[in-house]
Amino acid sequence: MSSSDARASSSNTFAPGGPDLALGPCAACAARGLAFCNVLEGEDLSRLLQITSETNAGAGQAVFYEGDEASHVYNVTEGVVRVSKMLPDGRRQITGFLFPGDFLGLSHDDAYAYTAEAVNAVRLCRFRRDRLLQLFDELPQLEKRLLGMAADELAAAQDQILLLGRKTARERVVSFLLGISKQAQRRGESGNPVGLPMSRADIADYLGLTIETVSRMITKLAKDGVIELPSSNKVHFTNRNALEDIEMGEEA
Amino acid sequence: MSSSDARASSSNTFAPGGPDLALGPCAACAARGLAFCNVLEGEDLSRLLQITSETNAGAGQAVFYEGDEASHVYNVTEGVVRVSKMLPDGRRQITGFLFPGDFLGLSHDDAYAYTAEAVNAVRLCRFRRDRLLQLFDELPQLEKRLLGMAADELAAAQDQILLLGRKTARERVVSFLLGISKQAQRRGESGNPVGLPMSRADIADYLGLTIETVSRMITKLAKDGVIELPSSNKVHFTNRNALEDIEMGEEA
DNA sequence: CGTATACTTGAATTGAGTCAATAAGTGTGG
DNA sequence: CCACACTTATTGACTCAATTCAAGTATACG
Repeated sequence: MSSSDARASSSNTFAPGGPDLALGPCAACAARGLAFCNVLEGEDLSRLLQITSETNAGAGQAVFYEGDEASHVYNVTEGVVRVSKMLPDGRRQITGFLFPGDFLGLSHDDAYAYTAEAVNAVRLCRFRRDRLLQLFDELPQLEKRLLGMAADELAAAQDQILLLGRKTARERVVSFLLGISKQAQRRGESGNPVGLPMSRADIADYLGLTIETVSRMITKLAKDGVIELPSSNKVHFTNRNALEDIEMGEEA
Repeated sequence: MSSSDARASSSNTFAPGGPDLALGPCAACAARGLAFCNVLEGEDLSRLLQITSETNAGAGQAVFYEGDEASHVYNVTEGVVRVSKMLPDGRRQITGFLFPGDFLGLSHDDAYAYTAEAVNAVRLCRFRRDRLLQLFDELPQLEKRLLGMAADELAAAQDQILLLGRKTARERVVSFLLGISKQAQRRGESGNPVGLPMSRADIADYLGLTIETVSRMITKLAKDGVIELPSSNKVHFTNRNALEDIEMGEEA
């Protein structure tokens, strides 16, 4: 493999000066409003911070690999993470892109069932899994929140299953572009135009297609006048209604 | 639609005679060992039973439809349920088959995001969603168990995403057959031979294929000598190792 | 026992993949 | 600032796995 397979490196535990100062790192966190920790405040939050450390990963670096001991749970605070699984012969499927506020690694298993890699520069909060599970007993609202987020993820996974099982290449690409836009809106951006931080290869492996097909479909959508491409990694929606029709197979 | 779209009908609340008698219906439940309620005993279980009722659904009947108000959570105790989503033009994707011990309906949303229908005669325990969520505060082990099961479901969904995104028709069918067998083993059956309670159409819509392709692949596997077909809805595995190789694209 | 339903099989079609070449960025060092 | 190498994206021609269309054959059912 290339240099891109190095692990996420730097990591240091927060050392809160005391209960009141503890919110420190979170006060400045852009993902705070979206993340599971947003149900906690004051003393409770500082409780969580005691088992929290921070990690960074550069573009292409792995946060962890499929099969690694599932010792930590992570929370994305900056950047985009891709989660993928591989078949022995190298075929890759990206099961999701994670944005600020999303968590990963809450496996029920001893080992991670998937690989997590940074798409661009990524910052994450890291929690020891066993300690976090213990903390649920003291902070039940945390567990409730995580169950809610797991339910949301399950719903998203089922949408992706519908996409992969039954949608055409064109519909898949449109669903993806609209999804990226909605995610940007959740983060407080306009969502139009929207940047595509990931490569065509990543998009292809997420949509169960090839790079060439993704490229062709994007080009075709631009020719059809429903999007514009200021650059290859930026999309401007010129007819969102038409796109929403295409997404569900209700093209004119 | 045909007569098969009638809703699940009969439903009656358990009326436990008292704390000790309350285990009554659960004592006889074949799914008890696998279901989320298995973390409860005695007084705690009787607490859950107070908000529990029972429902039946005949083959083809719906338990609920996508878009219905998500008022209840269910637990399959007997039979097989298929969970599906549809595109406006009628394309259908089955996102999962649920067996005794599996739960459904734990949506975070107001409405169910999918339709649930009985594949064969089905029996379910039914819980009012709001009451169940309340109960989590008193019975935290219940919530913990459900979070664990949600994590398992999420892992299964990701396996299905890999299957739909990257596996060939042959690999999909083999994965499906092995999965059905493993599920039968979890229920205490031998898993070989194993019955296929669902139709070819259901299998096709689960695997993102057509009926014809599923049929051809099953026939081919039999011709290749890795399975036998005592009947069209029963499979005997004659070379499980070969099947496990095929599943992961490592065919000889 | 006939009719509907489910499943299988065959032939032709097609949407997406593969292979191959070109073009457009991106970054590096002179 | 440009020239070069390298990576990423696009475009074209051809192929193929799975679908579609079309019979045919079991199987279940009233």
